[in-house]
Amino acid sequence: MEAYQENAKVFKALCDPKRLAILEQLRSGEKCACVLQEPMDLTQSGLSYHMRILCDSGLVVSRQEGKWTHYRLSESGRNNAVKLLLAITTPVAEQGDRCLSCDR
Amino acid sequence: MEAYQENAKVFKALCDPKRLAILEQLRSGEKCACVLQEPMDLTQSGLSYHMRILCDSGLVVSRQEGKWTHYRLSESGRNNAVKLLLAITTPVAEQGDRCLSCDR
DNA sequence: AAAACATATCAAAAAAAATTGATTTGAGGG
DNA sequence: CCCTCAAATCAATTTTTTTTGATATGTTTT
Repeated sequence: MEAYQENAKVFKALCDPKRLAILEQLRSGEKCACVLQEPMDLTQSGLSYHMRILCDSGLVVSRQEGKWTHYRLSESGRNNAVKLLLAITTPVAEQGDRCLSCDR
Repeated sequence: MEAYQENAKVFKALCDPKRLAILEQLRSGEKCACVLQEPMDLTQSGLSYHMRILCDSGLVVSRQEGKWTHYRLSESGRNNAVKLLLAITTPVAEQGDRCLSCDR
């Protein structure tokens, strides 16, 4: 179950509406925390909490510049997520449509 | 925020370790509920709860056969999820690397 | 029609995640 | 240095999700 827990991390990052809204903002380019927070219903500490989850997932990377932190989408993070999604949801091989094990 | 909520649904399905374990079982072909439950640390009602979330997400489809319910991975569900993941995490266009808005 | 069975649903409890406000850390600027 | 500012962390609270046990629904078997 530990591997699943680890895999779940990327998707956990994606299953909160506020984090999806943050990602949408990042699609148009790198943004610093203060800019991200502005249009959103989030406190400073709330944004920081979500940014950490996004960074931990690998989907977002941060860059420090003086006292500002800038965030942007990570291409490799995206590719890994897609790979993982496919790995998890793609059948292993062509099989009969029917459940054979349950012949009771 | 409503659209994000709706999008989050697919990813919510993927962010629980037990549901990932269920998906893994389904990769090797259609299974009925009783078969899925067996190797997992889940009560009957617990499995039913998770199967509903997986089905609602579109990643899994179910087929009724007498008193048994059979579940399998959905190809279109998978494709939609990948499309959504890419849509959410891909930059809109090529832009400068730097955050221009935050020039304070 | 009654009994047995598979699964779904419900309500309550437990566990996990998100929010909030306060405090800390660390980088500049006077 | 001291002060200010951006962001991170912490502890307490609130909200959401998951689990559990009991009950309901619908199907097959006798």
